[in-house]
Amino acid sequence: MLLESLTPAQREAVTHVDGPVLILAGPGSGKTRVVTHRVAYLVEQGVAPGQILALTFTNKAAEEMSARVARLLPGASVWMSTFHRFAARLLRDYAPLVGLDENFTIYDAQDSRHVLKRVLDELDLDTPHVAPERVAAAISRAKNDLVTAEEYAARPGNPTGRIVAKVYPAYQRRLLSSSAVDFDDLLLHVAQLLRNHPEIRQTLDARYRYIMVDEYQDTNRAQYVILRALSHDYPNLAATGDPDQSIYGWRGADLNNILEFEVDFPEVHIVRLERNYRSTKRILRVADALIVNNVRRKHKDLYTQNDEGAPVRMVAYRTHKEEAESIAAQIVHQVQSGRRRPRDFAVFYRINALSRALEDAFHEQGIPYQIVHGQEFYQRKEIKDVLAYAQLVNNPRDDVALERIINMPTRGIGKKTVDRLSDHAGRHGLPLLEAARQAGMIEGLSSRAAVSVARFVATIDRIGEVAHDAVEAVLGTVLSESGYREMLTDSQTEEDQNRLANIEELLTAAREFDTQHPDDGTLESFLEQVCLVNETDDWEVETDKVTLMTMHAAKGLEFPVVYIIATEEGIIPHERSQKDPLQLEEERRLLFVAMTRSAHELQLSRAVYRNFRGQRRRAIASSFLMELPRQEMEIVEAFFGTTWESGTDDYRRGDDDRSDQFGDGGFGDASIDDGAFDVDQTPLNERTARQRGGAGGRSGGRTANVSSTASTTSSADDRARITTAAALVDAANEEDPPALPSDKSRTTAGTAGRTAGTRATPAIKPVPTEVFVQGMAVVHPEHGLGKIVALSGEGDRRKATVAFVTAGERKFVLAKSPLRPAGEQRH
DNA sequence: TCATGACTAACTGTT
DNA sequence: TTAGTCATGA
Repeated sequence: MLLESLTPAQREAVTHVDGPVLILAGPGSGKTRVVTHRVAYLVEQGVAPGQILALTFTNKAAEEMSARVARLLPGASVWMSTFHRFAARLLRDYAPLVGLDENFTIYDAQDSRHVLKRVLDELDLDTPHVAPERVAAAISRAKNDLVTAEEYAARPGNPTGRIVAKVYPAYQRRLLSSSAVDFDDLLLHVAQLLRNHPEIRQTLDARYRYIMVDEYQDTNRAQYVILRALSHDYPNLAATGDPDQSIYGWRGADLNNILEFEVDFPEVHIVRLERNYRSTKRILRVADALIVNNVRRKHKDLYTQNDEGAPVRMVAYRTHKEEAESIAAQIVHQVQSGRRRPRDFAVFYRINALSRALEDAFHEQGIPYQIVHGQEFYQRKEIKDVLAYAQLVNNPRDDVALERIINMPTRGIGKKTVDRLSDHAGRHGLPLLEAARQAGMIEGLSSRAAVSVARFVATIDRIGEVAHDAVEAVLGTVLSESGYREMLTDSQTEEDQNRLANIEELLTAAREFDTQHPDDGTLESFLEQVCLVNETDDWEVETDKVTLMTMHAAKGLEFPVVYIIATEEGIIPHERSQKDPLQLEEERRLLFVAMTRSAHELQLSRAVYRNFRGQRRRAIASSFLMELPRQEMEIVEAFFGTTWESGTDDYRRGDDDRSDQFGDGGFGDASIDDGAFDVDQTPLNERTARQRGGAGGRSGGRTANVSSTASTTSSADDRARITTAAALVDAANEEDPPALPSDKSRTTAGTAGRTAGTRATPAIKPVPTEVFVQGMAVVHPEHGLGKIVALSGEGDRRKATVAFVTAGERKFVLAKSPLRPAGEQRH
């Protein structure tokens, strides 16, 4: 019955139990279905769930699969995770073998950049300015290719290579001495571990007898080696992939891994899934017309028995703002008409920076949305600061964490002082924290500085005392002991208030973690989780919101309606990929991936003017657009016959623009006709135009003055309709509070719903436990005035540590305590 | 020796 | 737009 719902080809893939299998799966061919069903099938056939390992590239994919497997196999615990998370877990067990402590820290890109810069500074290279980016990329690439620091040093190549050969080993030494790894190290260390310790390899190979890899075309050398090592004695490797969807070449993904699978596993069984169950015929034909332009590919026939469908829309807007507003308006319209729900829509873009205009437009029109952003939340300064305290406590050798927080909030410990500490540490081979302990003995350090440093060390030690408490309590202690909370509460700026809200959110995340891991919830595992998430963890399939994300993040997903914005030269294909034909092909694949996410409707759009680095610049249609079959498409120029009033417009900046754009008094063909668009005016976007016209004064002189000549009727009516629609969207969403971001410095859209309710409930007894928040002033009938230092637990079991002015620190079970907030809570 | 404010250069994608 | 650097004043 498990197999009933599958097609013959899918069934073939699912029921292939022993021996290697390669599943070549085109977009929309039911690949995820195959993987999840295969897991279920294996278990049904008697394979222990613990022997199955499913690896993906993104957390999102891993979660999606877990969820689906859980539906097929309630209760079974199959390990599904990203490569990196899997590697991190393994490394915890074998850390000493690769020169790390068990409690090693995982540095994110920012942290490792910091280390790299320090190394570059210290090495005193003769070349004055090497772009750290460049070096970082080279090191990362080397690691992905499994070239170690020593090996790299042995064979310097180009000029950058020469520098890298010096820097890489120093960088690596530094990481190890901090007992830290960067993302690439996770894979590198594991690959080496498996290579150098045959007995471990054997154990793990036997433990993970059935391995499944998703997106095999995106594996790099390190991942490949890990997979091979774990599939030696038990070569039950099931790889799924599609060469046409390889979009991570820049990260070392090696297409040969999939193209040569048959060479690596001669006895491989190959299954092809070429029938598409997702998209309309039209969408598929358009996408196919694009991808056939790639030279480096194996021909594949995609077909579908779905409907013909609507033509793919190709729209040229005047500005990025109109693009965003039009998309928002279209969504509102469709939701309002009852045809679709917000969750049916997705908007994809090549680079994250392009999301802003969309956010503004969605916000304005009251459309609930979620942004799937790489790491946003955990990259915020305040979050990283707070976590750095925890990291330092967890791993006292973590120099990056120490440098980050030693003067945050400011304690009068400046650069000079840190340099001296660093010197001392270097000379004696100590971690910075150890050096700081000896501050009193370091010459050249003023006594004032020494006192500050000693105070800092004491702070860390106090936090260290509670390191084994619940994570939320640890973070709470960080906030109060470090003075971080005080610093923010003292400040009146809105920015700092937002930071506080974000920190509150972090505490909520910690609380959730504590609840989920009542026994095994160590600080260390929390930090690991936090380091390896990207925000996609908060991408909830279930909620009813429009999804905004990069094309890369879109891989593996599908939506009824897809908008792809900014199909402009330099954006997609990205300017840095234009020169290299191979990279250009990857860009084409990327667009192909984006297009094939869509089931029913697809719109590609571009803007003639787009803000770029704060400046407005002209954009040319992407060359990819010219490869698309126009007979399958509806070509729209959403210019509404508007004209520009010369003199008031703002588009005139930018030196090379002047010549061609205003001669015709509007946006005639001369300035934009690049062959990709017909002049075919469709009032697709009338309402938006009017709305913009109506609100024209809003942005003051920065916006061009637009007078609409074509669409002048019933704008009031339309606006009313839009408002109503927005209200409907809100109403539809009521049970699930819409996470409408309030402004730019909001907490992230995806997580806003999680924010603790700090504003509820005036104090009537009994005081609900959620009223109490970190740092709050409280009154106790006996002990008097105090302040909440730390919180942990949930519901009735929620506990608070309170520091009283006179009575010292005490712990309470909130539900049973007579504590109440001090003074009236405003808000 | 630090903190602060002005200035400048950079900005792909993911773990 | 923003993070990071630099110069200046306390």
